[in-house]
Amino acid sequence: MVRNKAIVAKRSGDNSTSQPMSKKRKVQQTQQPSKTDEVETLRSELKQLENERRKMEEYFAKEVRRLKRETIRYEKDADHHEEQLQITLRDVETELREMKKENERMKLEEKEHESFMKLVEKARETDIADKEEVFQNEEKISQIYAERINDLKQKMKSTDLTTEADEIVAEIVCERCQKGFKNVAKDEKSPKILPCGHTACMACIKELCVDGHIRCPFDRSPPQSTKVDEMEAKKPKYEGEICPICGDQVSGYHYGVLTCESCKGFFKRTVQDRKHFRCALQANCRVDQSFRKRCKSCRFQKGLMMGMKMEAVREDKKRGGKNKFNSYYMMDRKERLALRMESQPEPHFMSAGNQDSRVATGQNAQTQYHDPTKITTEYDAHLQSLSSHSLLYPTYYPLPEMMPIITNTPFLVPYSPSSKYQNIYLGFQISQFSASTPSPILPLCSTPTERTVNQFFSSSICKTMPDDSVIPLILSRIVKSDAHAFAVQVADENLREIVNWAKQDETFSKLELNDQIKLLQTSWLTIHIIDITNAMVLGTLHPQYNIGDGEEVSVGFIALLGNQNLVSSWDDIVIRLRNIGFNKHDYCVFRCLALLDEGHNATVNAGRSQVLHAWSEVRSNTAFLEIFDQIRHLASISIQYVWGLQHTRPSVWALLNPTTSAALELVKANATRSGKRGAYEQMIQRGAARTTDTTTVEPTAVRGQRGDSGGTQGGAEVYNNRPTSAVIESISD
DNA sequence: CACTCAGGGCCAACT
DNA sequence: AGTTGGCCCTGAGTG
Repeated sequence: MVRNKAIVAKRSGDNSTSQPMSKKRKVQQTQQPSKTDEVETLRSELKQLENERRKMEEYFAKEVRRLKRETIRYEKDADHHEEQLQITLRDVETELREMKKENERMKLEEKEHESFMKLVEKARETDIADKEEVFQNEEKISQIYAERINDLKQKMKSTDLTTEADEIVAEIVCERCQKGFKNVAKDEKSPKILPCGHTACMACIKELCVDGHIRCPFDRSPPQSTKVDEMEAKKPKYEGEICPICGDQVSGYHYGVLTCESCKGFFKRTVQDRKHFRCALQANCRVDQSFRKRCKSCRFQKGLMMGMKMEAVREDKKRGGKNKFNSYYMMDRKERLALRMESQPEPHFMSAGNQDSRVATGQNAQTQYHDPTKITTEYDAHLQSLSSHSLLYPTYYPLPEMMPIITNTPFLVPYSPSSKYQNIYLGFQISQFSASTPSPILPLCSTPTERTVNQFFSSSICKTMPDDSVIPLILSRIVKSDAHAFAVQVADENLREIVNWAKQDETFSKLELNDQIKLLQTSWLTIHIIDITNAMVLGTLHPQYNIGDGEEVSVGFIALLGNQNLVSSWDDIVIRLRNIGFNKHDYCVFRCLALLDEGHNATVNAGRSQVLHAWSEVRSNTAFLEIFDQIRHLASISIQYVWGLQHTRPSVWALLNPTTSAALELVKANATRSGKRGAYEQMIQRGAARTTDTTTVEPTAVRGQRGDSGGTQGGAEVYNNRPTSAVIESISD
């Protein structure tokens, strides 16, 4: 519109310049210039539009170029990402392949392990026959060494120690050249212990030396770092002694034990700083020179177990001063010298296996003093078992039951209420041991006192322990017609042995018949289970026994009088005992503790304390006492189980010959004793339609007064009235 | 009173 | 930064 007006205005301006022309022409003239203008206008408009188009073209060209560039870049990125993805994919594929391989390898290993275990089982079974012979040989060797050690001890007591030691040295021969150390210059033939534990004379060591290093000729261990020159130059006091905790070189007595500097420092810091470690695994970590830093808890526990005493770390942190165990150190040195002199000359008695393990672990240093082949006395056997199983279970704590005894034992530190260790203990041990053990306890010295140990373990009750072959014999000779009947017959047979054995015990024999019967009622099945457990630990029993018709029963079933529900628990107990080194002394203690059941009377308790006293000096592992309690518990439940059979499975009960079985007589007496009824029995009695006589069986003395005939009438009623004393009477007669 | 030796401290090396 | 372990110092006990 504006443009049109302008055109019109222009046209009207043009008209003013052409006034003299005619009207028509004037009209034509006024129309012609407006068209030209219009064309001009259109042209200029066209130009403008063309400009705009050019601009737009340039813009679009620019955009196209930009987009092309971006496309290229995106394509590049996409390529890169794809490459990355492919790499990742390849990695994942490789990992997957490796995992598959690992899986296959593990499967293979599992198969190998299974077949190995089968082989072991087979070997164990076939080995049983040879064991007796081996045991006899070992017994003979033990006797020879017992005599030799006793002779030497006698000599040591009666003569000058150094002269005697020289004489003993004179008997020793070099393991390599087999020449004695007698009548030769000391420098030339003086005996040396190599770091691996073997002994050779200095002359041989010089010959073995290559580039200043020694290669052991016996186990061919790699050249030792110890240089010959150094060996000659340095003559450390504890040369050849190995730290019982980590196997490193001993530097002296530290906190009660000959240990290395490292273990000394570790123990000191741990106690001083009141540190509380917890094992991340199962408290059975390997502790040796290379692994000692791995688990502080196990290292500390092993130190305690080896006899390091927390109370030897000074509260006042003052330097110097001799510690309070000096008398013990002196005695220990004496014993070490004697045992070392004794153990050095005849290394060929040691099996290659033993040597290897000793060298390989480097931690069972105690075998240096308590060589398995040189067990001479029961005391030595204790030390031996202590050192061997301790490698598996370093968690040793004093038994709460033993505390009153421990505190009165020589070399054990009495508990003092003001002791600085009270707190440490509360943190360290009681928390790990039992929340229900309130009394703070002091660590005990694990070194046994020979006198106490010998006193108990050479007593009549230990001397009359059943032979290892008793249980296998009983199991093999009984006719096996029914599983439950078989178990009860085994119990009957073993009960005779148990009673005969119990009567040998000084404490037991002092008791009145009434008390003897009570004790037997309580303890016989525990003892029976202990016997079978011991046989199983020894490996003298077949795991399964055939009961006609191809039916098989496990040993656990037999031990628990047919109580199948508890067999797996019993199996666990066998495995645990085997792992922690259950030996014949523990077996003896288990039997005695079972027989002298707590809470009967003062005499029994005193006898029990005596047993615990001796045991506490060699065993402070609570695992043993825990297992003992578990066995007692199994016995208690099994008694209730058998007694319940008459209601739950009368047909089975009838097969057990309840009228003639002495074992069942005791089962009844135990199961029906007032105040000792188990929940199972109560349940049975509530539910049973049939009522039974649950009168407590009376001893002979009482029966005699009342004039009962007892045990002659036959049938269930007769059974119920049969006096338990008959068990003792009949067996003792 | 000199000597011994076990417990403590120090600090470089190690983890 | 915390721990370890080898070396040295200290001082009670001993002959």
